[in-house]
Amino acid sequence: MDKLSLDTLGRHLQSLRLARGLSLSQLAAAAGIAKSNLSRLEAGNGNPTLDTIWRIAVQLEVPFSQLVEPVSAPVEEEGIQVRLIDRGGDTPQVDVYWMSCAPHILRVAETHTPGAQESVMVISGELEAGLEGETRLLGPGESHTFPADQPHLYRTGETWATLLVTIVYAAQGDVL
Amino acid sequence: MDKLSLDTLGRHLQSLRLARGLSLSQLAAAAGIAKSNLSRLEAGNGNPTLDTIWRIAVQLEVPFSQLVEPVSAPVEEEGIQVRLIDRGGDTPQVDVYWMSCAPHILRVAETHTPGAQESVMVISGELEAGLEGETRLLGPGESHTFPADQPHLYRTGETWATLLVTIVYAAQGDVL
DNA sequence: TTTGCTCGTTCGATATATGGAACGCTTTAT
DNA sequence: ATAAAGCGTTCCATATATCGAACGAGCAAA
Repeated sequence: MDKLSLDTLGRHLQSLRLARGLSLSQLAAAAGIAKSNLSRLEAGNGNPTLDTIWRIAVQLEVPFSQLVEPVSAPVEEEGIQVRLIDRGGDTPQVDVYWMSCAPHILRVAETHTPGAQESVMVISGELEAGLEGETRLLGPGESHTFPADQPHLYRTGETWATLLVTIVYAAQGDVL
Repeated sequence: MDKLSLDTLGRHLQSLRLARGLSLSQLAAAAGIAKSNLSRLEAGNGNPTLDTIWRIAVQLEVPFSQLVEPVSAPVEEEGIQVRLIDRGGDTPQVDVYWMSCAPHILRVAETHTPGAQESVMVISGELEAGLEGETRLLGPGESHTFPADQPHLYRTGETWATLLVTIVYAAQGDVL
């Protein structure tokens, strides 16, 4: 296995542990593993068992993929990057976009077909979005829905923001 | 570690392998592990090393959270296809999946981390989703949000359904 | 200072995950 | 029919992940 992955595992472990103010001994005890084991893992040596990873992940309260998979760094682009995820059929048509915004951008969206609704779900970072004058500040996991046929905007602050944008073209029913 | 998790790992492994038309021997050889090892893992016994899991995940071409975490498990029923769209960082972590369901499938999802919230946005088709006994019938552009740490289900009717599933792992803020 | 506590690391012993060679079974070819 | 090749499983030897104990360092209270 890639040695790099073990390194990242170690660094993730340590940073997550420190972020929670836990000592190595405390975490090891809480997880029910030997601290010698945890020590080696944080050092980047070792090749933990699923059982071990599981116990640690439970204690750190993270889905365990977070321990081993590299943090997705925002692509080095300027401005805004948009990707069409999927597009539904008719009645009503639904478009889903994945979107990544650099810090300090302001985007005033064009108006769409009358009756269209737009939903924004923030995946990571922070984003201000909504109708002009009625925007909301959204963090990860938060969402906002507004009419897409009126001028609306996206604005980022100090950080990158990744989000999903869903556009429903025929106004209908409840939307998120 | 939870024996249940090892079972699910085994079932995931086998279903993913079969879905790709690989024999156990082939996969083991391709991944560079002994087939005795893989055999034991699929049987639900054993406690694989991170190295082993990694090698298998690479060969199956799945982000390896798919092997162990419940949401993206097209296990028992075929006819469900799941793709990880994006994954946010910490505080809170947000996972976004694209999902396609065949007609007449019923999927009872396992529980995630306590406090997790799950949002379903239907892109096309129709889908019944929500907590057991509190499901809602959703059409294109409609969405539903419910706690993900309780048993919940997806059910399709006569048609295919395409949807987005967003999981927010740390309960926090409005998810309406 | 000394004592006592906790920290993270390192060491040897043990438990066990892995690899490799059998095995019996089924399928395909001769 | 027999042979040959592939399948998945089960055994044992070995590599190694884990454990528990001992260690030195840092810190606070006596």
